[in-house]
Amino acid sequence: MPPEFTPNIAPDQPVPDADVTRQAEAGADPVALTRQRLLDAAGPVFAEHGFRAATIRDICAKAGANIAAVHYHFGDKAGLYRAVLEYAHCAAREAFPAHELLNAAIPAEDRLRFYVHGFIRQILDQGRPAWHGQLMAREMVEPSEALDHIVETGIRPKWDVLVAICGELLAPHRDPDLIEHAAASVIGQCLLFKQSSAVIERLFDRRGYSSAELDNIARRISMFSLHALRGLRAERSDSVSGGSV
Amino acid sequence: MPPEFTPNIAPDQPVPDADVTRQAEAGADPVALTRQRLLDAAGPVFAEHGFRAATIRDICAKAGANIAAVHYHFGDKAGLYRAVLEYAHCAAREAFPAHELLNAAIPAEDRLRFYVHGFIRQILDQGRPAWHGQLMAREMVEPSEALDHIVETGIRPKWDVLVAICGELLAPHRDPDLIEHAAASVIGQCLLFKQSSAVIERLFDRRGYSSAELDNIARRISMFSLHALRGLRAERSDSVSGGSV
DNA sequence: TCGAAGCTCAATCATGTGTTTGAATCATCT
DNA sequence: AGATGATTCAAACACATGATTGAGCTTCGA
Repeated sequence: MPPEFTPNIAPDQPVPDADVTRQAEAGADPVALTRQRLLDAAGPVFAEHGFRAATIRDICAKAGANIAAVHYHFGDKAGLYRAVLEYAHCAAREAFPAHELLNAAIPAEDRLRFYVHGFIRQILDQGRPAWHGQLMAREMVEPSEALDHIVETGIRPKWDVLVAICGELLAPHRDPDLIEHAAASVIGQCLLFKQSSAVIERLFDRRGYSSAELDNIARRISMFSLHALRGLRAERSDSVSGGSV
Repeated sequence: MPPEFTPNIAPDQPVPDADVTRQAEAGADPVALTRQRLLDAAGPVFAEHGFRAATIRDICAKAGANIAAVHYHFGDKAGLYRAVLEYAHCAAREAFPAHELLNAAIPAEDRLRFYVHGFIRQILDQGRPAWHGQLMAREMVEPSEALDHIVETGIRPKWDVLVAICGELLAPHRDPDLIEHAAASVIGQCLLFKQSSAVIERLFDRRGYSSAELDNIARRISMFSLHALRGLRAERSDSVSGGSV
């Protein structure tokens, strides 16, 4: 009898046990928890192909599990996806601790640089199990039913941090529309290299992003944005919203 | 016998006859060329769902055509898609004549504003048959086999125009990497509102983009970018590539 | 040892979708 | 009118994929 697969989120195990994860990564152990192997295999597949295009047959093959195991442990494909999102959310929170960027002891300019650098690496770094950010980028262009939950728990916290940083850099301006659009400009510059990577590679005539290129991209975006924020700040703050530029 | 459906591009009719198009838009006319009705119906469907998720049954239903008509006129689904891309390319060239923005008589700042404004409207305007830009945005996040052709004929010409404008605004800097990344920053800001619209709508708590909001978005992006370009230009052009910011 | 519960497996079903077919219909020319 | 080729149509086919089933295996406590 199925173990009453947790319909949405497992309250018992909000973050998977690290030991279990390591055990599953051993791979060869046939007794390794199938559920965990499925989660580890499903993450990259969903991140690469999106929810719809990913097939549970592919995931199960990579996990060395039977197709029926998905139904047994997660109910259905959507249940597996929800579990992966929750898993990714917990893992990403420690990988990119955006909240530390609210520390007022660090200059706001540096905090923006760190933010951009961390964001770029999170969505573009290919090496480590970095499918967390890629899953978020996927959801942005191909929303699933879980989007509302993802936005509130995974995206908005980091968005609020960026808005706060931009707000500091734009002071004494206080227009929320100005600040939020500035934050959107920063994010848009970053996401372009992820969501339109195939076109960018052709226009720039480069394939893939090396670590040095990621640093260069992050530096270019930081410079562009900081110059823009300085220029916007220098505008008369009492002028009509948006100024004349 | 099938009329030797043009395997890739029909050299006989590079741009569909306007009269035929208008006739097809009448809709009720059962004698309207099925081929044209299919093209007109397939454009929005491919633009909305992408090549893979779009179904020819849906397209044929909207076109009032039989499913076999796709095979008869275009060979297969991919052939229909190629024809739609070619059709969109011709139609978009007149909708957004980017080449006019190379006119040196207009200040480069204004040309950048026009570019951003036109680009935003092309990818976000919902009213008119504006699926041309949306198809391009789709191809960026979900490339098909036709991507190489699309980049060279539909995207790179407009990209080169933007790079030229940014190059003027950054003079006397001449570093291609600097200029191209600046152009990428401009495009990234625009595409965010298209490719991540579902997330943006939730973060900004607005649904859909009104005409006034499109103008506001374009204005914000232009201001942000022009300030950034001015700041980058003011940097010492003899300093190491990228400067210290 | 026995049995029950948890878990896995190969096989199968159900559905959506691209493709194909052969007949029926239409248009055009003689 | 008749013939011929072009076009349309309903139906069926082939395949991929998610879901399901019932038998078998493993584990563990009585």
